[in-house]
Amino acid sequence: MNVDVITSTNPFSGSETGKTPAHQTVYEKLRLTILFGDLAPGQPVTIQGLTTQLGVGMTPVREALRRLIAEGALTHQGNRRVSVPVLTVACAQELAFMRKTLEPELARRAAARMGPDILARLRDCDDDLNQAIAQGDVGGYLTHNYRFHALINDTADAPIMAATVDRLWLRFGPSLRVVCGRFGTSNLPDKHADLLAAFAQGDTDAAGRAMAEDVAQGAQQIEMALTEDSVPRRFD
Amino acid sequence: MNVDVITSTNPFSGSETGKTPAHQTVYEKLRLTILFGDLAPGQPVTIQGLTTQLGVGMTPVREALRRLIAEGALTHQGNRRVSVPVLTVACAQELAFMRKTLEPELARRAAARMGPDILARLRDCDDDLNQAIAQGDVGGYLTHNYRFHALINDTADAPIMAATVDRLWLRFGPSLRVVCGRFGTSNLPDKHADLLAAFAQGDTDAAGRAMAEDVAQGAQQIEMALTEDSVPRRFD
DNA sequence: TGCGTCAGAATATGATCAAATTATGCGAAG
DNA sequence: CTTCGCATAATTTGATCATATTCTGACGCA
Repeated sequence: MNVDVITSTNPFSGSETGKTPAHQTVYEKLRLTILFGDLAPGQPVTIQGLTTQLGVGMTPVREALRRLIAEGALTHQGNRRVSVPVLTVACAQELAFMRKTLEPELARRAAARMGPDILARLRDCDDDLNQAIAQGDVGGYLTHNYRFHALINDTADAPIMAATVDRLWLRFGPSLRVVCGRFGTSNLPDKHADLLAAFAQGDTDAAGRAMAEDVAQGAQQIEMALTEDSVPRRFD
Repeated sequence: MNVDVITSTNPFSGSETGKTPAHQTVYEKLRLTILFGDLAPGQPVTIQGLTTQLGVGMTPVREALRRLIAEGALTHQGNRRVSVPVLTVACAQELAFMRKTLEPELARRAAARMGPDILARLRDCDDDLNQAIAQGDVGGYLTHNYRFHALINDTADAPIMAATVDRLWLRFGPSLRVVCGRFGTSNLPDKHADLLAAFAQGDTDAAGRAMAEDVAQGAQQIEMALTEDSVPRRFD
């Protein structure tokens, strides 16, 4: 049994592949699949499975996997076996600490560089997010919440920090899906309104504070869900 | 003209390679080469050059490069070309901010977990470091300074943060060598004595403060050297 | 229950194709 | 006549694939 999630028949089968390399498209596809929790924690990922599912050779798949492993999105499970990492409580606390220190700074920088166009796109993201919450759409919640934060981090104009935080989200992703799937989207508070207000006023300190609170809330949710049962997921 | 730095004839040529995969050894070799500045910033790195120099096929080299690119140790220079990244002032400030927030926390955690054996090894590292400084040995300075900090970060028992900080060092590496090569090792102050004292007393807060000062000093050195002339290195 | 064999999957190599950079040669202008 | 510029060719390099080899895990048999 293998990864049957990536069922999208690639639009460039046989004919021209555009100009983006195959390993790049494989990487991006797998990255999104992991980020939005379509791959469960602990699930094994095989090279040959991906070659047949994506219709590409082994080399691009191999490179994409190596890249995702380097980013922490996948792990070398023992000897020669690759799988989606299972988030332990200790890891979640590490990720939470790093998010709490890095994302407020990114929010501050984003507030200093905020423009009306970015602000409008942020409002769109938040509207989509609230709609997804109202409808109980877990996938939509994850997608739009990520879009919201990623847009802020990109606006901060700090590529290294943004990439680092992105990797943190990549580690949270699989478990976030599990948490949301268990508790639903109804009680998922956020500080996005405060953030948008701070951005609208160009108040960097308020933006930093709001982001700190938002991250702390999210981290608390995850930790609560993780400490509830020490083993996050069982495959028997 | 290519990377002629990695001249070490591999000890396992032809016969058994032990059991570590080839891409792993290639990765480790290249990583150390970059970390200790044996590859100048801006220097191009080619796949085929590495295959001939290291005597391995393209696939292992390719995977190692992909991994190092994901870690920020190498960059995709424009179209399909890989090179050692040139550290800009903005990037250096980002790295400095991240180090200032993450490494003190790692030092605090390390202080909480410090034992006499680790402490002894830290003293050894610092002794070697001071000896290298006294002798003006730039390579030794870089090596032992890294060993000192890496041991602290490993002791903190926070793998994700430690790996993140390690990637930060990987980005500093090439430029550190340039800076030291220009100004020598004579005026390179550090707070290692304060750190060791704090570790010896198990004083977590003092350890965090000492590490913060050490990182701030190092970052200031780099920034000064980088702002002095905007172009770090010239190849003519 | 322990050991041997087998299947499957990952690692690594070489070949092949495509793209880009460099080198070269021809023409035109000063 | 010399020199500069551009276009084209050749070489170098990167990307992908198909294939051989090795290692791990499992199943079956004693």
